[in-house]
Amino acid sequence: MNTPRKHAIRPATLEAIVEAAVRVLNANAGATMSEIAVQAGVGRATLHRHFRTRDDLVSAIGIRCVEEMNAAVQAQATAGQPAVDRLRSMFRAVIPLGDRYSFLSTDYTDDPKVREGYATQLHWAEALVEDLKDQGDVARDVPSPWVVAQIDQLVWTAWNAIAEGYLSVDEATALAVRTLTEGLR
Amino acid sequence: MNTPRKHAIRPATLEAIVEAAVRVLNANAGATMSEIAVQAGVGRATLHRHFRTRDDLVSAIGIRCVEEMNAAVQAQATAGQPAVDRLRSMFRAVIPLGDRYSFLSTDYTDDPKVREGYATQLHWAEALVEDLKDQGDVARDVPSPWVVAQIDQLVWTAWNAIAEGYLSVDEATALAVRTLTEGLR
DNA sequence: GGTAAATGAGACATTAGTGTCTCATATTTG
DNA sequence: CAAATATGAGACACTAATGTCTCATTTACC
Repeated sequence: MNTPRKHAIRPATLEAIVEAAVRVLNANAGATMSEIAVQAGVGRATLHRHFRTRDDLVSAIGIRCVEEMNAAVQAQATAGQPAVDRLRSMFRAVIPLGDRYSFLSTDYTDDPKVREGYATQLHWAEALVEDLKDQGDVARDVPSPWVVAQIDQLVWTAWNAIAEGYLSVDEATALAVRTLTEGLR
Repeated sequence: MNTPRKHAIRPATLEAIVEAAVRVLNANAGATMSEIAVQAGVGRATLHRHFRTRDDLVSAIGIRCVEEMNAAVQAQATAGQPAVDRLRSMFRAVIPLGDRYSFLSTDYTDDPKVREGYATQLHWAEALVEDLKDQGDVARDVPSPWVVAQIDQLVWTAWNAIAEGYLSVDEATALAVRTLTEGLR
């Protein structure tokens, strides 16, 4: 069946909804369907037509953000490079996305795909940390979960610095790498 | 007038409500009055008797947490000490409170007292950073807001590490100081 | 230009949470 | 023990948000 089935969604509409949802939900985790509809410039009914419940919408956004981030990380993951360079590339790619995925930490979504995406990122980060330790960029006696957490936090701090306007993406990236390895002394 | 006025609150009841609210709101910023009442082991009506609206309750908790934290910081602020030692003392005092004030960042409260408390902390942190720079513990070319943000994040990361059980308070404190100054190399 | 489908607007029922009130019960205080 | 009063339980009205539905209008596609 070559099905143009009921309630197909127009690409432009979908785009508007998703982008508005990302924006609005990051600003306010408890945002209402009406707010999102208004921001997207579509009717509230249209939201419900394509995302039956609010949870469906939140999940969809969560999946989107996680995949987006994984894609950004993958795109930078050049195999041959030294670990520090990969760390830098990763920061560079992910930091600008800070405002898009910050809501993932608050507006928690139980969707298995989101969990899976998280797991992927975690594995990737753990592998990177292992390499950093191998290269002597991170001391062996520092617990890896600490390093991973620190990397996560640095992304957020860096994005914040950019949003507040006192650092450029490049400066923030450099400072993040420096903070992690050399510290601020 | 020696007024035992209407709706005085029993200390035990107040304590139960406040503690439950801190706990519940930190776990879920959108928690309902019923949930809080249940966790506190009091009737929902009692909540409303002492905190007319939900906002009143959230504000009260916010104020409480900020004051608690400022008190913890003040108690450790020995004037003569070197900056690094003050940083360490501060970490030691504040890290264990991590699970009590984390909700302040999400469940934003507009109360002037909370803002004031924030401002106090910020000033204190800025002064500390200035001293750290004077002592050469932090390089002059690092923007102070970055250092302050880093300190904030480290408190949270440290508390998390403790909550997940892979570090003790002392270990986390030491690691936080080390991460900030020397980095993880 | 004509047809089919997606959208917008709004009505509607339902639900969940808030905030008020009352009264019986438990607790404190003298 | 007795009086005062804080609490618990539940009823109540009110509000805001969700999710469903219908129908007129717009948009896309042939």
